[in-house]
Amino acid sequence: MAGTLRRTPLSRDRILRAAVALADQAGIESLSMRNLAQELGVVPMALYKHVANKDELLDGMIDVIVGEIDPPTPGADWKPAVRAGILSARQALRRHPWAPLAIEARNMATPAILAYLDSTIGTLLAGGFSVDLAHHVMHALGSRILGFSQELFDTSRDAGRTGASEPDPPAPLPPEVAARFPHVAAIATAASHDDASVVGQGCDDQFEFEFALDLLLDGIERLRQQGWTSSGRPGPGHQGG
Amino acid sequence: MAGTLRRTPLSRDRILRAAVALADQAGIESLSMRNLAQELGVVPMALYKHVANKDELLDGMIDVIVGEIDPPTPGADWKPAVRAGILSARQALRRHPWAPLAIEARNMATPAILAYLDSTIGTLLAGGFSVDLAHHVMHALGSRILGFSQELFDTSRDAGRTGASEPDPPAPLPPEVAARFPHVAAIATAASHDDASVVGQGCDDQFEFEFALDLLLDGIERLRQQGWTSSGRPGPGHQGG
DNA sequence: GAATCTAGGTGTACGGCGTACACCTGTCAA
DNA sequence: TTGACAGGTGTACGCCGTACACCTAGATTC
Repeated sequence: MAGTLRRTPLSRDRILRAAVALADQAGIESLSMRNLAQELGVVPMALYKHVANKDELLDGMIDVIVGEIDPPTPGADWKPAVRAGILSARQALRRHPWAPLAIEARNMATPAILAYLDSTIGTLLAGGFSVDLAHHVMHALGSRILGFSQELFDTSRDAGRTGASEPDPPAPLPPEVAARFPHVAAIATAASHDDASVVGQGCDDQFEFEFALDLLLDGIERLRQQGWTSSGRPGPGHQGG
Repeated sequence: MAGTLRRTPLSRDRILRAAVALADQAGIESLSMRNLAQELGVVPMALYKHVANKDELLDGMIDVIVGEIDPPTPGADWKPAVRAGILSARQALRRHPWAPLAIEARNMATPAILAYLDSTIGTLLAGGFSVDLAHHVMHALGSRILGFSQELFDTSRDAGRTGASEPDPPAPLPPEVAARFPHVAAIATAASHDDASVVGQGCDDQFEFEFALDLLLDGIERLRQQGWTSSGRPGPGHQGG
């Protein structure tokens, strides 16, 4: 029969790639097993021959993305190395706005994530960090180490929802809100006119990310130089007043 | 008719409280309009006379929790004031393990969140921060300002899943993982024996949270003292090598 | 070549979800 | 008495994830 054209057969890898693409362009909320199957020209249950269930699908998608990150090159100075790794992670994740939430929702140590963390820790240890300090540093960097700062109001989250990719205008905070929360208003309005390079947009995500990152890295470097130890440490102070 | 005992009537507030309680004890994933209605002895559609839809329900739940945070007391020294506010936020959120993800999933400026942010910003401005620096600081603190650090692996996320609240033992990282990721293993094992106060548990969440928080606050204080300005600033450096 | 195995795609069906919409009922104002 | 209206009800629709039985084509074995 001439009509039985066999499309390239399914495979776990093909499924994961299609899933990532679908989430990218249609939003994670419209990634269903059914939609994904249709995209692949296949019946929904066919997917289950390659992934155990939807959670495992999500884990796989995460690994695909994390695999795109190039880890810090060992041997170099720890600070620029870690910094570059984190910025690379950020760039990888920015292509997939749904990823941060997905990663957090399934707080799982997938192999790809572990590999990335391991190489980062390795860079720290090679840079003269004690195991203890390296541990705390990893916590301090938190999710930033994977390239997302988990802003409270993350505008990039909505991307891909509509398909169109206009960065949607500033939405300059309604006056009754400004009246009730004057300090918020002060910051919001200051940010929008101050900087020539950030016309229109509320603020420059990349700048804010690097600001916080460098704040941490600088503090960390200071602790390292001081030979930080957890007892009697001269590091971040616990004092109350 | 004696049989028509009228239970206390529904109200938006009663619904929100019941929803929070249900999410606390059964996990956010089993908070459905149907379950919630049953909990309240009412038919599912009854809820829609008080909340527009499930998203609005979630927003309301978030506001209930954020409302429990006591904001930094103005007038005091900015650093201990902000620190205390953030630790209070952390404590409030720790009672509701589902809250961080819910807050991030619906990146919305609810009134309660705005109020909290506003008072925090106010404290900064009163403490001598420029509007610009205050802005960057808020970004740098990120979600930490609401009391969660968004760890990559957040053990508290699972709480309430089973109903029992044993803190479930360390789960000491299977040997094949340890072999493949030696640096991760080094940190994981070091953390578990090193500190007498943290027996069994991998590491002390509270300590890590405060470590990162103080790292940031100390760096911020340094910038403030130097009279940080966005151009030609002596703050966190952008240098690559 | 025929029988058998098996990997992988199919079809049907179930229970759960959010919620639109029409409906009923008790309360209270006019 | 009437009528409006706030608020609880019942039914139904379309979506979801996925269990389970089935089919089918190619490989394996004799």
